[in-house]
Amino acid sequence: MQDSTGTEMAAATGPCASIPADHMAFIRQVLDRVGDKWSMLIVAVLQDGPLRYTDLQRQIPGISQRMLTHTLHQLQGDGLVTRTAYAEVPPRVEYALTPLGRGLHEIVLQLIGWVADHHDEIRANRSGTNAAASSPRS
Amino acid sequence: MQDSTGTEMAAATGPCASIPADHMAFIRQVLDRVGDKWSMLIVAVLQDGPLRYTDLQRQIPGISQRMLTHTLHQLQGDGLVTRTAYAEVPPRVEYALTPLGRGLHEIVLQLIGWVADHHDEIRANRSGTNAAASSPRS
DNA sequence: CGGAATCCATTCGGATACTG
DNA sequence: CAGTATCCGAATGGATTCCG
Repeated sequence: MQDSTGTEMAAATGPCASIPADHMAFIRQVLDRVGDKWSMLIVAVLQDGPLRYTDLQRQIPGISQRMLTHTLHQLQGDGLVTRTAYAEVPPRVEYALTPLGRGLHEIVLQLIGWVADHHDEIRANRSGTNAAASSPRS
Repeated sequence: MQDSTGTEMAAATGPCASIPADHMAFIRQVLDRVGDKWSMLIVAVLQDGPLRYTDLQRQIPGISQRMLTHTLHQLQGDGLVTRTAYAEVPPRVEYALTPLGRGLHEIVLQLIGWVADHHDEIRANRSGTNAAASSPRS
């Protein structure tokens, strides 16, 4: 998918066409929801099917109940995951991706793929002091 | 190791591959960088070529100088954008995507595409009280 | 087991003012 | 123009405790 082969980016046909300011606002809203510390991780972990609350905790090391519950509620409110409670004892609750959530999941998958593909490259950049700035002229 | 009390994981015959915990940590790190309020937006806006500081401010309504500078520094540190200063008067500084940053940009593009494609669907979910939980039985 | 509630530290992020 | 610096409120997010 990523054909970063060659810079075929045209030289800005217009001064500032870029993104329709109409979408910009909504992109920000979605990013605000999904771009937090845990949402994408939960979506990613949910890929193989429904998971119970405690399973989610196990699969995502470092998350607290507060954040797990909170993020789950948000995702549920956005229609990305469903919550199904079984009136048993002991109680069992399962979370699963909605079709909409599965759509987002694909994006997340690609992000993960990209990270896995370039993680050493990024790490290299962080370590080495990048003295870039290619020959600026006055 | 606190194992699940009694509940045997027999059902996990294979589907629970999920994510290699090896990658999980790094995914979180990248998500922490890139998944903030502005990074992706900057990467998105930079798609058509280099932009100057004030142009970025104009293209991204609502961002403050503090956050623009801060995020730019982060992206630069991660090797996703380059900063080129021209010793002119008045001073001119241009920011552009690196090849690595362009790779991320493709992911962002897909996210934006997905948002544009489903934004009314998401909005509908937020408005309507989703009384989900499809008839759970014990 | 699956949460809700409270407490608290850290961070995010905007407004403003000042500099080269 | 392109930042830097400081102040401060708001939000994030972890630890702990308690409840159905």
